Amino acid sequence: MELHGDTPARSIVLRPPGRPGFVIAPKEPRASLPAAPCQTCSVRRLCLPGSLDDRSQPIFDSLLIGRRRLQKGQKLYRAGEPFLFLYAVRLGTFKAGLPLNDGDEHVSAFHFPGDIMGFDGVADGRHRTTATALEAAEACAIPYAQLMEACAGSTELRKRVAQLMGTQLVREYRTTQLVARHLSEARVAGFLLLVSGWMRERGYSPREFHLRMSRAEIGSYLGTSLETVSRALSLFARRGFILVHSRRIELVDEPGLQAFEAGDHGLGRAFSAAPVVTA
Amino acid sequence: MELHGDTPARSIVLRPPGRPGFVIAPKEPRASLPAAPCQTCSVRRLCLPGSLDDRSQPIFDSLLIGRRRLQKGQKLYRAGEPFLFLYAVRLGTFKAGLPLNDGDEHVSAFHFPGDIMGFDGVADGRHRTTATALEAAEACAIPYAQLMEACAGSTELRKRVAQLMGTQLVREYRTTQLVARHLSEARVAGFLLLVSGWMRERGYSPREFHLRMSRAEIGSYLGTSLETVSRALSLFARRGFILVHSRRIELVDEPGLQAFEAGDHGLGRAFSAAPVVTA
DNA sequence: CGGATTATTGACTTGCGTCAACGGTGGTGG
DNA sequence: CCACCACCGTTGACGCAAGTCAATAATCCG
Repeated sequence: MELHGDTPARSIVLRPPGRPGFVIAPKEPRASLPAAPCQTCSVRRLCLPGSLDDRSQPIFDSLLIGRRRLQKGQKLYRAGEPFLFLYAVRLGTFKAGLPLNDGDEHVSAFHFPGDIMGFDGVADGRHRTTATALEAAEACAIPYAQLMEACAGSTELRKRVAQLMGTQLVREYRTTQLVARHLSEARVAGFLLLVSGWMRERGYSPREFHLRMSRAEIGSYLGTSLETVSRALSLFARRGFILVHSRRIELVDEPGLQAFEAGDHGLGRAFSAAPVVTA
Repeated sequence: MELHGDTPARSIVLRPPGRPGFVIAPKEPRASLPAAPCQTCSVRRLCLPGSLDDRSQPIFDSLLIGRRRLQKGQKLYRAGEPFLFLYAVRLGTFKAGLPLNDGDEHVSAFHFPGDIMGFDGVADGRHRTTATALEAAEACAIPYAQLMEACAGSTELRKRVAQLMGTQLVREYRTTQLVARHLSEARVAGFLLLVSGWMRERGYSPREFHLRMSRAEIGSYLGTSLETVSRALSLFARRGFILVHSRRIELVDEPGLQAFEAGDHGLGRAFSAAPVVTA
């Protein structure tokens, strides 16, 4: 499950092994930022600034203390570390993993540009998940304490922060609902539709996209084995609902997938055009 | 799945069918409250007031606009309704259900005294879940807009609200992790331990408790059938890990359950005292 | 181009969902 | 207060879905 760890540490690490160039937690600042860093950001709409007005935006700008650039496999923070920063994903994809007793991790969420990561630390001041980059990525660090301070002065900002946490919570509800589905095909179909929606929200094609995560990570997220994920994808492809080229996915018949998600096996639906053999 | 609905409505209801005595959403006030209603509340610690100081508590007190008393099966709010209030559970148990396409619902959370319900509406101003009382219950209504206003003036309050949302989020992560476990016995064992923890937090006995929810509701929550839940409970009882009398549960061998949660089938563990026959 | 990682597919086995019947519990009304 | 009834929980039988093990194939690295 641990793929490209930048350190061999597996279990909960309260303080990451000291590697001077790569200190992770307490003092975050790295590359300094332009005066109004969000202005030119392509995912501004989705990110924390969202619809902040001209009064609130500068308040927020002053909080951004740096960006972090990560290679595939590097970690933004680890479960157990003190929670000091929220991170706005600027580029790339992340997974959030909840540690399991046996040293493995359960992938509990994926994060895309515009997402805010780190809310899992708000509860008690320690991160509960480990955030790992699935590809080259970039994230903006937002010091949480200062953000909360700034919330005193801006109704807009206050609303926005609450809204983002609420969104995370609802997303998680939906995830659980997906994982709770009985048939694994329904889970995989739902996952594809979920990813498609995330792509749409970000202005990418919802029909054709590149999965940044491995089958094993999808399986962990969905509560199935990686083989089952693979089989489900093959099945959908055979039925003509999708095209699969390794991690590149094209949705050909979205309603067909929706039928699968509903547990209909894609059979007997008016909109499922494929020949359909139960085999 | 719908057990004791107070109205026959099943799918998303934007405005509950008009029943003068039972209007649910927009104007909530009911029984008027004493001047400092939280002061004598037995679950104050866990609830929103938590550790609010003498300056912030009155601010919060002034927000509480009423309590609602519910019978078993009645609903606090429904998915799709406008989100105007958070609710603090004062008494009783609730389930939060996410509607499924087919009219059924997926139980996404259980709520106990001290819990704040309704955060699912923060994202976009509409409730995403339906909150149903599992027994006679009582909840305090907190107008969300006013709460957010009040947050401008109190750092304490701001922190507390964020903390509570964060706690909900982490809880949901844990739920998903539980549901994602492969073996259903691990899920049921984990559920019992979860409930035990909730009981402990509230000062009830963590060893002996009464499940307020049906096997079907547990099954929905865990993503298994009600029969499987029942079978798992019977198995644990046969192994001597628990005593089951319908909904009354006694944990006899907690480590044994933990082994099950870890997927060890309770076998070969030093602390599992039972005879253990694989049958 | 070569080695390592990741994905696919098959065969086997088991977990568990479904259907069905029975038994217990709790609530209601006579 | 007891009897009835509806609901809920338990248990068994059966068949399918999917987890596991294993071998091959494709892809991504350097």
